[in-house]
Amino acid sequence: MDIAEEAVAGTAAQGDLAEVVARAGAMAMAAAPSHHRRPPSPSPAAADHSHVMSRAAGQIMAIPPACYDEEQELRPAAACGDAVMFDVPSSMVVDPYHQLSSSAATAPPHGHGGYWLPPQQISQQACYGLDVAMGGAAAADADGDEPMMMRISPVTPPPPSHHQIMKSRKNEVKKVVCIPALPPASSRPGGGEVIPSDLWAWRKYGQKPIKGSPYPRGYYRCSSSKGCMARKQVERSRSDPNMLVITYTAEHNHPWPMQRNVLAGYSRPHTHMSNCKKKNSCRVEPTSSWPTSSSSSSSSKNANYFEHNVVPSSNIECQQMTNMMEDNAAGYVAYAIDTLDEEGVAMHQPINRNSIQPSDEVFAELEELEPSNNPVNANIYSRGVSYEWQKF
DNA sequence: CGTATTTGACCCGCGC
DNA sequence: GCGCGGGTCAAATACG
Repeated sequence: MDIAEEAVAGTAAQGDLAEVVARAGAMAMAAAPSHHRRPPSPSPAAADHSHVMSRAAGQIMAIPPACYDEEQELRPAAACGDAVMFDVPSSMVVDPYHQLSSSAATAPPHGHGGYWLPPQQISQQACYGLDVAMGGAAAADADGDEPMMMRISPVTPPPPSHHQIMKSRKNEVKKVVCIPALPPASSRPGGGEVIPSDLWAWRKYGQKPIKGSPYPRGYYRCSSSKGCMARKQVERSRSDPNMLVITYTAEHNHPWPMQRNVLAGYSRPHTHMSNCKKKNSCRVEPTSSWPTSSSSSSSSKNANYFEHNVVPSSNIECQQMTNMMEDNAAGYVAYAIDTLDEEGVAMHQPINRNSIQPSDEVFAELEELEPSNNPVNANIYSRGVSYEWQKF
């Protein structure tokens, strides 16, 4: 049985795990301070930067172990399995390829709700998008006295028409997630980009080579709902190909899909042979595929691949991540929180732990996610990984 | 037949 | 005004 088949074979069991994780994440969200949740009514689409910075509600975020500044030894860089998420006004150029000067210190706006993340806790090698975004924030809101923090803000809803979307794009707030990618797919049959499922159903509608990057950028839209304007862009970090930079734009206007096949993300299998049957599928195409990929369409398969934790042992970091995810649903913590936050918004109702009736199993998962209920400086633990939240 | 992916073409914003 | 680059569209194609 090859890897792909192995991944498919494990779908049912792992799918259940993912669901448990998702629910655990939802409760983690619910148990988090209300500042973590988006307001019931999303703000208008044309949110300029100052608007973003003044919004009261923050967005949840987790610090990936691998994104810690190792020099500060906040924690040993043991895994790369979690994500960093934040919102970025698109007026700030989200450029994962150019590292922003980390000296651009900023401070959170005083008197505003939300949570800030000390930037030094985020890898400046793997999460360039974050850096750039923070740089934009710094330029707009720096006082130079306090450590730079990242503001997590709600994503604004999209305007109704495409033309308006194009017009207001520069004012949209984007949410950027840095997640670890699996190693290049060259060693896997039908190799391709590894885009982990985030519980939403995404449909790829475009791919473009990006200037200055050897990796193309994939464009995805939500396929769960016709009217949903949620978008995401997926690309590899040039400096750290092990990291995927996913930029979310606009919000889902519907609850997140709970069907198993949707939870698994793209499920359409693509084998190398099937790709070869397609037009141009076997040609060398350096600009339209990841450097080691035969087809970006394999992202669907690799979403399953990711979920089922089939990782070459040669990549220690991702192997550790995989082990974490395999052993414990908490390994998904940042990822689940991300998507569940989306769900919370889509539902337009606050997620309250008291209002959810999870199984004991899920609560058990949650206990690992959330040993502390400190609302001001909450830590989320995942197998010894501490995710620190700072309120501003 | 319905849905997903691929990919060239097109549109738009922005900088010069 | 023009060119460049990013984002999206839509036809062709693949697959279940």
